[in-house]
Amino acid sequence: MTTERADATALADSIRHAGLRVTEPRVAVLGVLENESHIEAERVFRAVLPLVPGTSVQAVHGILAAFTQAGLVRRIEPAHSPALYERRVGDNHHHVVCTGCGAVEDIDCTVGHSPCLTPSSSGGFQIQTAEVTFWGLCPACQAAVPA
Amino acid sequence: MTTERADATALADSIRHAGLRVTEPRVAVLGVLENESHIEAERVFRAVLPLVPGTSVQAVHGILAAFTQAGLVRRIEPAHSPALYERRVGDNHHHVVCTGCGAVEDIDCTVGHSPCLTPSSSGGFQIQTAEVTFWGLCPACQAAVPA
DNA sequence: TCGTTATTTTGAGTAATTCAAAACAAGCAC
DNA sequence: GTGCTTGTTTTGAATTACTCAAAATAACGA
Repeated sequence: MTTERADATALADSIRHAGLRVTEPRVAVLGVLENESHIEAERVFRAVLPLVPGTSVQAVHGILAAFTQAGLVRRIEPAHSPALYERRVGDNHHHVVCTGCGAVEDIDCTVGHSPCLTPSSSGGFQIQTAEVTFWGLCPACQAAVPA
Repeated sequence: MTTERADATALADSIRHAGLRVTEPRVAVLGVLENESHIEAERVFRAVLPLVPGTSVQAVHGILAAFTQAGLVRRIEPAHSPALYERRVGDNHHHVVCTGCGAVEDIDCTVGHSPCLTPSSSGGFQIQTAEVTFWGLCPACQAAVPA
């Protein structure tokens, strides 16, 4: 089966097309991001290390920063949590964060057009984007803390 | 003029009514927060230090944490910035952050009811609150980077 | 005024990241 | 294929923004 090979090639292509050089750690990082919807740098590092021994945490931070800048991944920073990286990019989706366990899920916010993204008064700001974070309890935490 | 005195008394009352003991550093911190709409702990510390010599940064953090928990102030954590504290509390307002200089302004979000706060699919989460952060250019930065 | 308990100081430690210099390697030119 | 240039990564250190804990101190009800 050439599946793994093909995957690596596809990842490499994504990286190349973003205008970045293809390196082992970069392919590994992007691979990890494909498998985890929202993941922090530290966990990316721990997942990459066995795949590409010798990789440093700093490199992972650098790679994630490069990917973010190149638009390959998106970085979100929910309060009380280190930055999370996600592969889903290019659409304007939002997030729910569990106040119990910190779990994060994507939210396709607001049916139809986005009324919420037009503040009633922008205070003279020229608004570029809006970011919505919902806070609540995930199913598991709802079960754990009943009523 | 008893203005300053009266102010201090009012601040002390707010603190007491929140169920907290009134201390010099606490009154000073709350006073600083009354004058700055969005301010970070470090700047609170620098503003308080001359008013109450000997105050420690840790104390300021502790005070802000106590105030936040008591509902006297609200803590926000915009990406790429340390936590900011604001006195305006009890209403569900949102924020614009300048992508140029980091300036923050309040936004009274969404005219009428809040359609934006109802995600189309909540992924099973029991949603408690929604937080909207707008990103854009403040008037000053618009002028500095024309077109 | 006293005593209890909250608060602050003092001193140290941590998490998440950033910076910088040197070693290394991708990928284009030849 | 080989070499070169320039982008990446390693290595080692530093920084920012807090948090933790023990001892000293001070608020405020009794």
